[in-house]
Amino acid sequence: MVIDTDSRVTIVEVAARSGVSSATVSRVINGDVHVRPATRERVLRVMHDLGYIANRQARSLAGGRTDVIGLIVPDLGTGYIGEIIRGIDIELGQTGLDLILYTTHRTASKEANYVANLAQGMVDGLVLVLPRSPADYIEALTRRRFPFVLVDHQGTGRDCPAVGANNWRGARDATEFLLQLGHTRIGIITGSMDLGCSQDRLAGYRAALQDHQLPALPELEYEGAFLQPDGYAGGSAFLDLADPPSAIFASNDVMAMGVMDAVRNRGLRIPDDISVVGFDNIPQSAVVYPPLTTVQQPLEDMGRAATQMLLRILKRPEENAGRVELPTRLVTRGSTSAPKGRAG
Amino acid sequence: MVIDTDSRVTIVEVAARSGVSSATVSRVINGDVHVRPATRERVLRVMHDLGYIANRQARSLAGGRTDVIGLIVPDLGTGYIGEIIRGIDIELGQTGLDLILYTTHRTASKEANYVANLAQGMVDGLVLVLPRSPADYIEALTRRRFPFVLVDHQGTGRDCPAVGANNWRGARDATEFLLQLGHTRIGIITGSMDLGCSQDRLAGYRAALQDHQLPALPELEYEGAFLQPDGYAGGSAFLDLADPPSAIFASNDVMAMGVMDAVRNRGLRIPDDISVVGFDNIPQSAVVYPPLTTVQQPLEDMGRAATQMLLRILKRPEENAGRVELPTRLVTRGSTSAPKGRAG
DNA sequence: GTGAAAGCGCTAACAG
DNA sequence: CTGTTAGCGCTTTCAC
Repeated sequence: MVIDTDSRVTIVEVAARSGVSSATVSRVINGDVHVRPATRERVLRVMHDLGYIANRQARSLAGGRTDVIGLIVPDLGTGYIGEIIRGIDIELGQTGLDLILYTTHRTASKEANYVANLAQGMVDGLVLVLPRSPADYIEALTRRRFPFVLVDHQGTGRDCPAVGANNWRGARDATEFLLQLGHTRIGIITGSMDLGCSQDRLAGYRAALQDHQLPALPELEYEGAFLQPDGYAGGSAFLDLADPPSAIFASNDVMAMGVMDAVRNRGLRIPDDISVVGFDNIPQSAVVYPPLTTVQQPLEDMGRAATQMLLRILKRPEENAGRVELPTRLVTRGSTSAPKGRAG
Repeated sequence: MVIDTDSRVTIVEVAARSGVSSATVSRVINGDVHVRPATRERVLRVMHDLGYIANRQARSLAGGRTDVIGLIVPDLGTGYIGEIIRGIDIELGQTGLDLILYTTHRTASKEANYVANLAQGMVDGLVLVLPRSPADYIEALTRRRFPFVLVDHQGTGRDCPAVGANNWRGARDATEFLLQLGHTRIGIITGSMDLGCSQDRLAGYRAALQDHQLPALPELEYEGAFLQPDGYAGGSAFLDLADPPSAIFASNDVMAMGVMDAVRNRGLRIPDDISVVGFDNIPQSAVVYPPLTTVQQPLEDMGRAATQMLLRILKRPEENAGRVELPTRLVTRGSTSAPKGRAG
C-alpha cells in the first residue's frame, strides 16, 4: 500500500474505481454482512491500492462509530496518571481504537464541558480518571446510555461503571502491619473526609485496630486534605501529645513526607523513634530517606480494567458493568520498624 | 452557563434565537471582524445561554480549524514519554487547544498511517515524539506546509522543525566528570551508530578526551544498540582487556545497567573498581544499587519547547522554525568515584 | 455587515 | 445484495 500523506482519496473515488456505489464501500468499511464476497474483495483491493484512509470527522458526523475513545484526566503532573494511561493504552493496543486525551487541569467545569463535547459524537466511549464532579454528568450519560467508565480510586463514583482500588483493605493491611511490628499507639492522618477513599481508609485503619481489641482514639485521628502541609501539621500535633504514637499512617505519600519532616524537625529518627507509612507508592517514596513503606495502588491494572470494562460495555450495552475493586499491595521499606522507644 | 450533556444545540438554533443567519454565528465563533459589535454581543449571549458547544467533527469537516493538535508517540511504557507529554500539556493548557494522542507501539507503518490520517484535517498540527521513520512523511508534510514538530532526542530528523537534547555536550560533560575524578582510561559503549544521537554522544566523549590530551582508543569504543545486553557484552569486553578501563560511559541507562551486571559478574565493585555513567536518567537509575550517575535529558522542557514551536508555526507559517537543542544535566550518584585500583 | 446556498466525506434509511 | 437520497453541523464563497 502506498501511504500518500496528501491523499484525499474519498469513498466516492473508491466507489467509482470499483464500479459500485459509495454506500457499498461504506458497507465494506463497516463490515456489513450484506455485501457479496466478490464485491467486498474488489472494493478492498481498490481501497488498498489507492491508499484510502477513512475520514474520521465525516464518519462521526454522519453518526457512525468513531473508533475513538475519550480519556479525561485531571492532570499529567504526577506520573500517577501516566501509569493509568499506560494500562489503558496497552489494552487499547489490542483493538483498533484510538485515544483522545483531555486534561482538565483539575477544573470541574472543564471536565463537564469536555464530557459534553466528547459525548456529542466525537468518541464511542469515555474513560474518566479521578473525576472531580462526576455528579454533573453521570446522570445525563446514564440516561443517554452513553458508554463510560470511571477510574476512581477516590470512591466518589455513585452506582455506575467504575474501577477503583480497595482502599479499605489497603489501609487495614498497612495498619495491621504496624500492629504486627508491635505498635499499639498508631496515629492516622486522613484525606479530605468528603471523599469516599478517605472514609474507606479511615475505616480500614479502625478495623485493624478493632481486630486487635484496640480502641479508635479521636486524639490519634487527624483530618488532612492530601497535601504535604497537612502531614506536617498532623505529625506535629501527634508528637505534641503527652503520649505520642510510635507509628503514623498517612492516607497518602505526600502527607507521609510531611510527617517525616515533622518528625525530623523534632530531632526524632525514622523509624527508630517513629514509624511512618504512606499510601499510593508514588515514585518519590522510593527515593526519600528513609524509603517510605506504603500501600501501592495497582494503577496500570486499573487502567487496563477500566478499558476492558468499557470495551465490554461497547460490545454489550445491555449488561451492566458494575464496579471493580482492585487489590492494593503493601510495599515495606525503611520507614517502619518495631517500636524501640522507652518502655514497650 | 448551563452545561447540558445532552444538548444538541447547533449553530442553527443559536442563529434562530439571535435573529441572525448561521453564517453570522459562524463568523462570531471564528472571530471574524466583519460582524457588528452589537450583533456579536447578542450572538455570544445566546451561545452562552444555550450552552452551545461547537461540534468538532463538523468544523474540521467543513475545513475550518480544529483547535486540536495531534501527538504521536512510540509508546507509553517507560515514563520517559510521559514527561514529554506533561510538558506538552502544560504548554497547551495556556491555549484553547486540545490533544489527541496516538501510540504507534513502535511500528513505523502505523506511524506513517497516523500521520496521514491526522494531517487529513483532523488536527491543526502534529507533534511527533521519537519518530521511527520520519523520512516517510516529512517531505510530504513539508510540501503541503502542514505544521509539525519533531521531538527527537535521537537527532534523526533532517532539516525540519525539531527539538532535541544536546547529546554532544551531555556526553562531553559526563566524560569530563570522569576525567576530573582522575580516570584516564574510560570506555564508551555507543548506541546504534546510524542514529544522530549516538554519533553526537561519541563525538562528545572524544572531545572531552581530547581536551585532556588523551587519545581516543578504538579498543575503548564498543558499539551497542541501546539494549541492556549490549551493555553487558561491551562491559565484559572491556574487562577482558589486558589493561581495562577504570570507568565506563554507556550511551544510555539501560546499557549502563548491563555494564553494572557485567562488572558485578566479574566480582568487581562499583564504583570502587569501576565507575559507571549512563545517559537519560530513567527513573530506574535512581533506585538501582548503586544509584547510577547519568546525564539527564530535559524531557519536560523538550515537550514544552516543541509545543511552543508548533504554536509559533501555527501562528506564522511563513517563518521557519529551525531546530532547538536543549541542555542536558549531569546527575551524579553513587556509581562513580575516583579510581581506587592498583596504581594511580 | 449579513444572508443564501453549496458542499466537506461519510452513514443510514429506504427502495429495489 | 446494491443504489439513491438525505442529511450530520459547520465553513465559505458569492451576493446583496
